[in-house]
Amino acid sequence: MNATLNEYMLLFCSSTAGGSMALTCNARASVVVLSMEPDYSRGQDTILSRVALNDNKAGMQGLDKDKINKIILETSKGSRFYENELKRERQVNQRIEKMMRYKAKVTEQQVQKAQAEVEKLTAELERSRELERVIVHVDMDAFYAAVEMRDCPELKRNPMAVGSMSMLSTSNYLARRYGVRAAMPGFIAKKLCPDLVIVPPNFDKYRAVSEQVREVFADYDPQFLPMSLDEAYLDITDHLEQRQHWPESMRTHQICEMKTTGEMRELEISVGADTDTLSPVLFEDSPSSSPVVSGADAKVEVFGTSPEEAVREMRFRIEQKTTLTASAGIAPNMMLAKVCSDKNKPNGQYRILPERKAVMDFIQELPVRKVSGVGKVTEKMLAALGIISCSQLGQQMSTLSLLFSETTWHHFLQISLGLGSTRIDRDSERKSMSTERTFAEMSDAQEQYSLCRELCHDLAKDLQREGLKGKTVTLKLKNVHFEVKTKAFTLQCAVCTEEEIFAAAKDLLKAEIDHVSPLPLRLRLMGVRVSSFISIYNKQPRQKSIVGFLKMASDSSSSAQTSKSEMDSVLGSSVSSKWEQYPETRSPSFTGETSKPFAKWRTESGCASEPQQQTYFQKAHAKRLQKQYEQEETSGPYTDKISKCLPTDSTNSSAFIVRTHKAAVKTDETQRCTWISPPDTHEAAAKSDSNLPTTNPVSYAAQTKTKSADMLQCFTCPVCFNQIETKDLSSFNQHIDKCLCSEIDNKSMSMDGCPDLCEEENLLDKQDEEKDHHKAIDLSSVSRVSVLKRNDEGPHTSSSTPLFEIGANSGFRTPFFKRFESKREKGSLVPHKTTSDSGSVSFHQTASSVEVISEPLDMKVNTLTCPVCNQTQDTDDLILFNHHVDKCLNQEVLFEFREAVPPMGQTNSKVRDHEQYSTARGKSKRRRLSPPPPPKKAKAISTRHTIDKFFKGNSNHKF
DNA sequence: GGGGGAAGGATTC
DNA sequence: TCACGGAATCCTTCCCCC
Repeated sequence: MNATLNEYMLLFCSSTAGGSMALTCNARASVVVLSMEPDYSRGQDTILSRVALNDNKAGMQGLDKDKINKIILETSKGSRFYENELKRERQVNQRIEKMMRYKAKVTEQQVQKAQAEVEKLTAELERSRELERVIVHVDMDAFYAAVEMRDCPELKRNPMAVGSMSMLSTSNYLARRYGVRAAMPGFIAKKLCPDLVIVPPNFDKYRAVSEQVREVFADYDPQFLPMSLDEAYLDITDHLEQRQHWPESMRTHQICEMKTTGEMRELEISVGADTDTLSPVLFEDSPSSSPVVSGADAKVEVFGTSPEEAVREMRFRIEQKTTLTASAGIAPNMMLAKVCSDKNKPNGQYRILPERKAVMDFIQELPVRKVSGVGKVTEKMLAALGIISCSQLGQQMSTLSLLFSETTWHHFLQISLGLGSTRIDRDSERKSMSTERTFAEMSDAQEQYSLCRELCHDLAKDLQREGLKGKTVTLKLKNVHFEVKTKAFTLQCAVCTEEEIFAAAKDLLKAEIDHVSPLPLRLRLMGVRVSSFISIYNKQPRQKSIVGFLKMASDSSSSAQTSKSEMDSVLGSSVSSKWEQYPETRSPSFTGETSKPFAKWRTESGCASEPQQQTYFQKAHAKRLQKQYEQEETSGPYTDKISKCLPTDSTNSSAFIVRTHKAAVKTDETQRCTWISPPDTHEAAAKSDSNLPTTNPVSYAAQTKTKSADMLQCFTCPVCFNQIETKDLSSFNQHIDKCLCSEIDNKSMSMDGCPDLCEEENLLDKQDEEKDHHKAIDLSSVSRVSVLKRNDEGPHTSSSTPLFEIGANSGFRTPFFKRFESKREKGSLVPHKTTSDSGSVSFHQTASSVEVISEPLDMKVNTLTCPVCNQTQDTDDLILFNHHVDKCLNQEVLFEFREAVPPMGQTNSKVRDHEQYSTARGKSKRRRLSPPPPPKKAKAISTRHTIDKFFKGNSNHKF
């Protein structure tokens, strides 16, 4: 055995081209590795697996890898990047060697014990195997490149890529034949393919197309999970169930005529319009993208009711709408669906039947590298053990359980059994936010500080836009040798302003500059990240719950002995009863799981009436109804007519119908009946349905407002529950202000100072485990509000009625309102932020939550008086002011939960004690007075079974 | 020993 | 001719503190 590790590497690299040869070579290689000493001196001769072509991508099979790798190597060799990759490759090799040495020492007894454990877990996993859900992963084919080719058909004839000379984002299939792929530098791609056309990216355009695609997704799963602009997971189980009962007409789609290039371009300009064109053939080798037309003159295509047919229909509609093709995978879980979507790319689909045998057959020969989360390092480590396919993974589980951490081998086991998440986690929350920049070498310290500040400025803007504050500031530096270093510092308080972030970042930078002094710090990249966000989502449900606030008001206000029925008259009886039905939705410990009951509730109650849930099919219904209405328009409220027309299963359609008649507005129950819709979904819909006012809730909301502006209206005060007649929202606001003040006085609540926000967070966390917190948050949300009484006419009319409106000239805005905004977009279809044309802030009662229409964050005010402690604050910074109000409000909650509301003018001693305790100990990690709260996001609910997830847990293995 | 911060790394698009 | 991104998440390892 004189082979060297480099020979092993060569074997490995050439073997990964695939096929049966791979198994043979790697089997040999693993033996070789066991018995040799690595010879790193020859590392330069090695074809680096890190640098070599990764052909794990559609359209890249059967390439001359040796030739391509040779060009890549020649182009890269000697560069600093290459040298760094070489270094990292050696590190991985060392890890492998260490692993192999450990493996060599494993005893038979250990293996037997491990085998028993594996078998036990396997049995458990088998018992919990779920095959009922129909999960779909949809991936647009070469998305960016396809969009560019569509817009410039000449590109279709050339190998092209989107990106720059530094880095390519994607390439078309012609370019892939030359080995040009995403994540490859443009200059290397040019070496591989001198004729390559590199098109700079246009993300605005891709986003617009992505929105069109997502509109289609939403018709099959309103809560689909977008992973990026071009891919998403959907659970179409419910859709399929409904689909079984659909008449053929609902599954029939028109095939539109091919448009000329000029017409196509015109269509592209009107984003959101149905671009009814046949797809241009973007990929010569792709299967036919057009559906089978039944009959020579037929212009329609009828789709069936099976999962395959539903997904084919979805892809067909995407193609009709965007002229781009998508590929899809259908399987019982997310892991398999993802793999399947790649199987018949481009423009194809693949389904694994929901049977154990079908799953296991599919898994047998599947290379581990195809599984999402298995990257080049994991692949290489497994290959060293002779593991290439998932079946081999299963065969060696006992060994793997000894070599890898528990979470890692557990996940390996799941992969080998074809198991994955069957529930799509739609509620993951952002953990960090960062910005970084690569540049030509920068060695001047002043320049570096200046750049650092610039990055902090950009990051602060982003954080403030999302209403986030984090405690940990991390500085990322990459030197000219591509060595990356991160330095982090955790602050006592969460920060979000440029100054605060820079204060921490510049210290970290200074430490690095000092560290290499007197030599200059030679950088090529700098980044700043903020993480450890304060638990804003813990508070979210409390703030969302206007119900909670109203209940609080009814419980505590002596001036408002409001009964449940009265409250129901404001909110709608169905709402309060459903809140009781799902108490967890009001739980203070808000985890990602918590919102699921919301969705469940909406579905069950037929109140899936947020406009974003209006599907394509429902729009079609609405169109028909609108036509009917236009023909029959006589007297009586529009809604009445429409609701009579609606089939019982069409509550979603009916939900968008709004009264238009003044007479209706004047009636006692429907003073205001305005719909608020996420704009990006429905503005587009509105464009295509411009003749149908009822399908554009946003614009229609404005119409309704204007129409009724000069009318005397009756509002219900959310504090005293009296009916207030007024033409003018500001006078109503004044009334509510008064009520709130007396409310606060009644509570004898007093603050002579607000404790540090950090401490407040800790204490709040504690409370989160205990009780309902709606009070304080909602109290903050109703100053200067105009209450828009809920239309309580049942599911056919309303579940998203605006309840409150904060005037633009408010003395303050709700401190928490930013928290209602959507979480990190992540391409999320369902934006929660809506903007009022009047520059005001409105709360909108959806089925189980309150949405906020917010003003811009930079709204200027002159003086700010805290509505809780009534003290004028010496700041015009809304963020700082919000902190203050938050603190005051939370103090109130603290007092109430301790049943120790101090008399006016006294400070709560417990809070003080706590502060002193913490202060005395400094940066104590155990300063909680109570057991720690549950995790902000329950890990267990996470359903993304990627390698990221399964690396959880403590590892005792050190290689 | 365990919790948690810090640093580095793997992985994804 | 030169030239290898940006953002996010989660894992592992090390270390300190209680």
